[in-house]
Amino acid sequence: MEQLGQETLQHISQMFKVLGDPTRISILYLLKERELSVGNIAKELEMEQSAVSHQLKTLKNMQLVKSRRAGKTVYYSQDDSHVWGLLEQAIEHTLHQNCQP
Amino acid sequence: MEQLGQETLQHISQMFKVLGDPTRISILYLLKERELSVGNIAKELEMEQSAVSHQLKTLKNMQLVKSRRAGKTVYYSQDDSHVWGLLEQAIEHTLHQNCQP
DNA sequence: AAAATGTATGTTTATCTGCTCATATGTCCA
DNA sequence: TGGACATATGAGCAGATAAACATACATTTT
Repeated sequence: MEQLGQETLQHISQMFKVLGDPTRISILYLLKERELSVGNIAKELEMEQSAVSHQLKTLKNMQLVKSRRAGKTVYYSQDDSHVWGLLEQAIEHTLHQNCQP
Repeated sequence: MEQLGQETLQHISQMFKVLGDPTRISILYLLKERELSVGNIAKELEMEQSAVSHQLKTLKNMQLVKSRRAGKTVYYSQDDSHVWGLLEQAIEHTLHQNCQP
């Protein structure tokens, strides 16, 4: 791994910061296999539509999700398969932690 | 990847949250190869000793670093090699992003 | 024991975050 | 066009956070 530049550092920490929220991880998780409308995401997470919309905007800014409009409905889906490497690694990390005495 | 439990979700997002700060990433980066005293970390990062100590506490709570006292000096070092997978993956992710038009 | 050195901790402050509420925008249909 | 539905956006608030500052604690040295 090369020397950590200031820009890289900012970008990395920003990425982790976006992932550092249960709601956003849940949304990414929901969108792992399928696309979902904003309303359906809100229903699944039992959250306000507005709150979900705000978080989707954050995720879209980081290019982790993309959207597609079909009539009144907007469908969101995953836009970055790489991020799943991070998530899966974090999940494994967590599970391994739990095994320790 | 199995279903995401509430505890796992909390733990994962907490881990990402801890990594979601430039200062903490810098500290982890400094401790990648060698151990360093609190004062030396502060000097390297040009930060207050107090600020560094607070962040080290956070990192220690997540068991990402460990400490060893030698006289008046406390040396910190990496305590979780797994986290480097996450960091390296995030770095690669960032670098790949930059290549896109 | 007292001073000096290195670290930890408590408090305060400014800033950031995530949510809710209200409202605007966009789309379809009668 | 007007109303209904789906989503987006802006304002405001409560809670979280990172750093600065002052000070307490721990260790060595004199």
